[in-house]
Amino acid sequence: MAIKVIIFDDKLSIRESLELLLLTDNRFDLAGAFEHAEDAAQIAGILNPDVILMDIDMPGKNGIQAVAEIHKKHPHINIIMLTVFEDSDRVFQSLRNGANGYLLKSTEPAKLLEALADIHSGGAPMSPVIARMVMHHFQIEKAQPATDYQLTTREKEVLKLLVDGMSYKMIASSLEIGFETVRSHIKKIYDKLHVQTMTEAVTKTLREGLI
Amino acid sequence: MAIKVIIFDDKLSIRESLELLLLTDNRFDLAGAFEHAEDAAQIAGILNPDVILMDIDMPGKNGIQAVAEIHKKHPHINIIMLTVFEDSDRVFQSLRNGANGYLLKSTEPAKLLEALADIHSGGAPMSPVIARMVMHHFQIEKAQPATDYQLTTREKEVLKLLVDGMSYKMIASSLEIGFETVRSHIKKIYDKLHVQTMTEAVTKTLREGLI
DNA sequence: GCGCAAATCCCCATAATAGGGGATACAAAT
DNA sequence: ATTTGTATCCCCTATTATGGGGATTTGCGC
Repeated sequence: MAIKVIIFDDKLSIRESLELLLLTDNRFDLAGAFEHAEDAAQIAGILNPDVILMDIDMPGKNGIQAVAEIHKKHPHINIIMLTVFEDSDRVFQSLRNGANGYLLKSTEPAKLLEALADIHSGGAPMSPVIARMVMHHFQIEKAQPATDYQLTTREKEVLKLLVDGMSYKMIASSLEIGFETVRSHIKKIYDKLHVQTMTEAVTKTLREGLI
Repeated sequence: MAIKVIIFDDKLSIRESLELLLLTDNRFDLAGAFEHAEDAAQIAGILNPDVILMDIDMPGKNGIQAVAEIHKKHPHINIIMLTVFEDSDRVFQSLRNGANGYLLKSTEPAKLLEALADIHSGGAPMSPVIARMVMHHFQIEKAQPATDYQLTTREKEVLKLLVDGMSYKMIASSLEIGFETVRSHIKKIYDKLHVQTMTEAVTKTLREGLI
């Protein structure tokens, strides 16, 4: 069965070339092409396409907002963003809003068709440049080396329970050790983390990902 | 100039077919193919390739560890991971360790060659399935809609200072209000967040990004 | 065998937090 | 005009946390 596609792009030339491209390939069924995204969510509801090609930059309601609305109301519809820019903020914003793929307009026609097929079968086509941006972001987010405070295993256990909101008494019975032992551990933890209170310890632990 | 490639894969058949593939395309120059990654970082240093194709699953030192070492010592070398599995943990671990691309072994030869070219020109080739995984993770990380506990502005101010490790007394003098007022605010905050202690409040705040 | 770190427990004293009640003032909304 | 929400303050009591000491056992490395 053909994959049903609709297009949102303000430039007639782009719409026409995409239309032509899709009409010449019988794997796809072009259900409509629109010059603005004002009623995109409603249109998506009526036409119920498999995939939407959405220009990121349009006068009036831009593609990023449109994605958010469509995705919210029709989460099963796959959305591929099209852009001429490699502006990372907008890429991330779109992806966060629920876009499934991201292609540069310079993408060759053949690859674009491939992307449409990919997305329909559960993939997430991205131009390699875009993928690099996403991944780079991903690496930054996860790879902070985390200063080592030399906590012992037991101290880490105690700290974990503390972060989980337990009192000394609860920690003691949870670890099946005495109340005073918990106190000792926590004193050492505070010492090593250079803090004086529970909340400081908790904040430091969570912010620096110590556990 | 040809793109210099080296291969790490324990299976002879894979090595041979990759070798064959690269030898028949003059855009690439195969500088070596190895069956284990024990000395991968050292080999990478000597041969200084543009791109490394690394099997993720090898006896002895696995590809994930090898990536970390290579990336650390030779950050300019691009690394593409190859796998038969779509195991998200290992994908993320590899990417975090510095891999630049991720392809399934089922990738067609033509696309694999394309990926090698892409990565060399600054892209990040990923099989669409992998891209979807990465993106999905990305969405989860960023797009939690943050349950709204209806905290007032003042309550948020108090909570922020609490999270920063301040005592009631310090918060009071910092906001230039009375100690008992701080207490009142905090009582309401605990009520709204459904917690009973400072640490629970702090943890909830930080984990759910309330401030 | 000795030192050393880790884990366990103890006491004393002070400070801080939690939960239960209030009360007043002021502005915005109905 | 009355309710509603926010911000401000007060009291009493109980529980919890902090800081300063100190002690014992166990296992590991030299």
